[in-house]
Amino acid sequence: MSAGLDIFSQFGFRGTTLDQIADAAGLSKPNLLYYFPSKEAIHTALLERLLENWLDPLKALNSGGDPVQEIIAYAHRKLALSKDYPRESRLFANEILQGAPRIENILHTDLKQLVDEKAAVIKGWADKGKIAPVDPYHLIFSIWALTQHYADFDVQVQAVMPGSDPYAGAATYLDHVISRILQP
Amino acid sequence: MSAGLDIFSQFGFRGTTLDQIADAAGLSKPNLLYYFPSKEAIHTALLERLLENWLDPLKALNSGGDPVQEIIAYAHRKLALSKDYPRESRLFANEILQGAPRIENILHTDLKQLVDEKAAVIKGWADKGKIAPVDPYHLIFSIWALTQHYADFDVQVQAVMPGSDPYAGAATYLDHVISRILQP
DNA sequence: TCTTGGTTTGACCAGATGGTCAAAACAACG
DNA sequence: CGTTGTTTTGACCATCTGGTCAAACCAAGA
Repeated sequence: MSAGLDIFSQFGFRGTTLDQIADAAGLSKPNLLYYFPSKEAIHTALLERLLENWLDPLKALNSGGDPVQEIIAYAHRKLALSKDYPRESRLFANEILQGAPRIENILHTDLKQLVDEKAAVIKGWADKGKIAPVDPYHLIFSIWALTQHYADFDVQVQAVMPGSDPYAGAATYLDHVISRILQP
Repeated sequence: MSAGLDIFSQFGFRGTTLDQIADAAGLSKPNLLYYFPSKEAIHTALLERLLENWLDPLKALNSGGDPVQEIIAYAHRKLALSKDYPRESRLFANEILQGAPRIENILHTDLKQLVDEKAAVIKGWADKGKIAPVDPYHLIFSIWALTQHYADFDVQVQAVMPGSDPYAGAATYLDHVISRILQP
């Protein structure tokens, strides 16, 4: 699974070969296919495992908590996901870039439903004047973008800031950004 | 070129076949190879054309202008690029995801140099108190992330906000975000 | 009409790729 | 040691893929 994640997250489904995965896993190709019935099965298994936790950070956004703190905490959970599971983030990015053929239905059902729900919560906070009146959908997009960028575009970030761990600075910056955005 | 852009931006270099490009272009494979010497040549040509304009929005950031206006204008130029050239954005994203093997040197030279230069300009503005004291590198990253997200993750955005054109809302939101971030 | 230059294509090739299969290797247990 | 169930592999196959080539096609000028 880890070997598959390495390769799929880099080259996407079509750009990945079973030989690559088998090599990375230290197995022969037939041996790899002894554990997984097909290339597609490996990919599906990885995507399913990813999706199990992918939406958790947003699910945990609590409508009863302090609005600004809740949203900042959400962004931090998402940033931690990028830091600790960058390959999973890139696997997801690859899938989206390719038109999300294998998770399109989940995007339109589970994801949309969850985002609608949390967007309503955020809109409630805005209407009550607890946070600035921002579009909740674009707010959520911006948190996705700001956090996943460090995993998905890691090569570029490393090229611009060589040697340093960007996540420390990213966390500080993220605090600044979100508290500023939301200040009523 | 357009057909190649369509396919490469979706599937990446390794995931793209000459037959796909030829089909999309309405040519036979040998005919395609009459105009381009190889698959690699098509990809290289596309990347080179992309890179010609990719850094222009940042280059145009003027150290003599009004700081907040300059940065907002930069973000808008970048958002316009996402809106008008989403396939190019995805081609770039694919290349970065795959480890940027073909443009690594450009990232480490041209891109890094340009970002360093503009980061210094932004830091100058911050030091003079014209904008809030933010990390200029993460500021630039955040503009990249916020704008490219709408092109690269278009499928996801469409799934969450079906039918609507996200770019209008994105522009408004971007104004809000950046002016808030930078307010001294 | 004939020629000439550019364009298009069917047939083909070598190597890669996803996947199969039977046989071999191995570990565990009586 | 012999048996049994699991794991591993070499050999193989059909299809795909990047790329070649000679032949055919076609437009335009002499």
